Amino acid sequence: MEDLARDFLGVELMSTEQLLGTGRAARKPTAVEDNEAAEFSARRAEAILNLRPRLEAEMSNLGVDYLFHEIELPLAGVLADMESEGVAIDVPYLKQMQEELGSQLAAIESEVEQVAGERFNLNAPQQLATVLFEKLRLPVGKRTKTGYSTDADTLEALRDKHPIVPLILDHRQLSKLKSTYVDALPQLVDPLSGRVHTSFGQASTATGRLASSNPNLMNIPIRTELGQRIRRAFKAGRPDHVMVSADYAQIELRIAAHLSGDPMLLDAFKAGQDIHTATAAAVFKVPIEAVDPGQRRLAKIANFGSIYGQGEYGLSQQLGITGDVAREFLGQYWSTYSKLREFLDDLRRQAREEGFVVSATGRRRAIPDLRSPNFQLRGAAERMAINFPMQSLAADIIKIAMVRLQREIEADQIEGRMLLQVHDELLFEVPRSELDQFAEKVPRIMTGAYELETGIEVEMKAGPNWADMKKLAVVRA
DNA sequence: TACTACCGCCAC
DNA sequence: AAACGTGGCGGTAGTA
Repeated sequence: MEDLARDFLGVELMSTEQLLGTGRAARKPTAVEDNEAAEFSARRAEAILNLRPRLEAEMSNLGVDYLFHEIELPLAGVLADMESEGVAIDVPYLKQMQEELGSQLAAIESEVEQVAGERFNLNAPQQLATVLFEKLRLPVGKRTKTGYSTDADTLEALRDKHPIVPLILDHRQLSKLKSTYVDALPQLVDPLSGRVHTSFGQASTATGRLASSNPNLMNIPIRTELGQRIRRAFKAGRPDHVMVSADYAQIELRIAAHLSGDPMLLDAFKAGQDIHTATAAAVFKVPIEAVDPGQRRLAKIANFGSIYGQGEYGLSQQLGITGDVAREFLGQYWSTYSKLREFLDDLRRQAREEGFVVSATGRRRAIPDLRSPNFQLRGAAERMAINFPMQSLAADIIKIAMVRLQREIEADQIEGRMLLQVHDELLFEVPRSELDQFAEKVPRIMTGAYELETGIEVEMKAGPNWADMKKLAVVRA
């Protein structure tokens, strides 16, 4: 509102944050004086009234009417429902983890003190760098703007050089997960509902994805054992309910195949093959059955990297292979998916000419640096342009599904609720008695949200919490 | 105490 | 010199 009023009307509006304050000094909306609230609201109301015709015209000029009226506007209500519904977390369970992790951290800290010969703050990268690279004289790897880097990649390379290094890495993981999730989440439980209520940002990403904040429920750990334990705290909060999750399988890669029309990629999806195995088979020129796990891993990383604009160097770093091997592999990769390469090249070229990109639903992204003389800025801009069509269409497909799903849930007067969206996944809390209904409804609507030449695949899971879920079905359509 | 820059890292 | 896109956030350190 503040930005729009400034840009279109030349009016300065007070922000809600300015009105209420932030952090410790924040006050509740009810604490605002009547005259203050009246002026705040009246100024905003006036701005809205004057903005409307300006914005309607702007949207019409830009061709984003469909996006606005058919997707974003109805979605707003769905997101409001989800925020208000909240999700249950097991607070006593997290409190217990808090203690356990606390003593594990203390134990590591003592060990580090023994090995380093001094006590220092392991959470301070600067202090850590002094100990590692000056006191212990470990070989210096990457540097940051302000000194030695101590990031995970750097430390991983030093793992066997000194016994302190694995201790630091363990400490990092524990301390990250404890402070960000185990300590923080219980404090964010709403006393009224007994659940955590995220805020979905509907207009805070450049690609049309949602964002989640206070707390961010889109980055709950899953990868490691400890991460799984944290995720386990997100549970069905009502009697005789279960968590149901539905996620799109390789949606962005399917979109890449669809938009580029690449025959190799399309065929692999149409044949229902595991896409990464199929990629490995084609690139290494071996039969599907002969693909080994290492080859599949390489192909999987290349498949993701390609739609992010990753180059040789990035691929070699991520895989821990030499630049030569990465170059050789990418050569084979792009000759396999030559139509995809053409598509991405055209995209880059057209984006550079226009200075913006447009998605299949009309979503636009302006990328001014596409014409920058600065190699680095231009490179980053081109990668944004390359990623945009896939990421943004995927975002719109799941949004369409959410709007339709919520309509059907309301129409059928179903008890089960949509709780969260995590980019390609929807999470529901469902009465056991409605499980069959959801298992039919959700994948039907999700796969039907958009027509892709590859088809769309949705995997359904259910269980007592967000970590322990069993596969219900995989639906392709 | 509040704010910001920076480093680092969680997710998709 | 940098090298893979989209985010949010915790902790430290410096400053107001």
